[in-house]
Amino acid sequence: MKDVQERIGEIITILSQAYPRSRTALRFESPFQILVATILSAQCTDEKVNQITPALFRKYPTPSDFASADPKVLEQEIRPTGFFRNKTKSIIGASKKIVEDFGGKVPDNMEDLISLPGVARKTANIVLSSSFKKAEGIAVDTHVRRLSQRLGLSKEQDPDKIERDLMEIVPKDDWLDFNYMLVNHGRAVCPSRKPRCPECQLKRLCPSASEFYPGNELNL
DNA sequence: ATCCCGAGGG
DNA sequence: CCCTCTGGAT
Repeated sequence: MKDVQERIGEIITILSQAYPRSRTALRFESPFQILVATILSAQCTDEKVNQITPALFRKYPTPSDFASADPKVLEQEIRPTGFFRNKTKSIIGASKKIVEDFGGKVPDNMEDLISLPGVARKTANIVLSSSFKKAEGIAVDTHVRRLSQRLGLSKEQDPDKIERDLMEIVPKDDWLDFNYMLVNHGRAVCPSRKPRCPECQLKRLCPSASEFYPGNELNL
């Protein structure tokens, strides 16, 4: 198997053709909406988030509306997404800080974004890339973590360490799309449980393909 | 390391 | 029943 630097270019070329420049599956119409939707998406499918956000954003159009929301009511409104107590605290807390410290506007930089309660680098990276078209890092979620490990791009477990490894390997021009490409490939052919290596366009470049489907080690 | 938490798949 | 879904705070 070639080393990481030799494989990463081919991996990005293949994936960028397989999943031509779409973005997150989350529905949103503003930086604030993608922030809330991303908080809701923790340990939950995007589809489930999309089912509740239209009504939510109609009822709470601005950060001030969420800041003054009744926590008990909001908890019930976001209940289907799971972790509803934590997510309610995060949404109301982040909204208050946006109103009080950032003039009602979602910050457009990493440092200010991760100062919001319930917002760490993953969520901040999603907001920056999908709303501001900026990439200060690479969003590492469950899909990026799983595929990075399977593809041998990182041996780390901690998302922040994986992100550091990826930032060394992935050309900066591709940072913005890298999360999207791996998420979609994860959903399409490389899910957590039963990766479908035989139909995977990356099997020739993937150290784990032979692990799941013995025989692929001949395809180097 | 553990907790938060619902919903769907196998 | 166990695992997983675009995590983050303690």
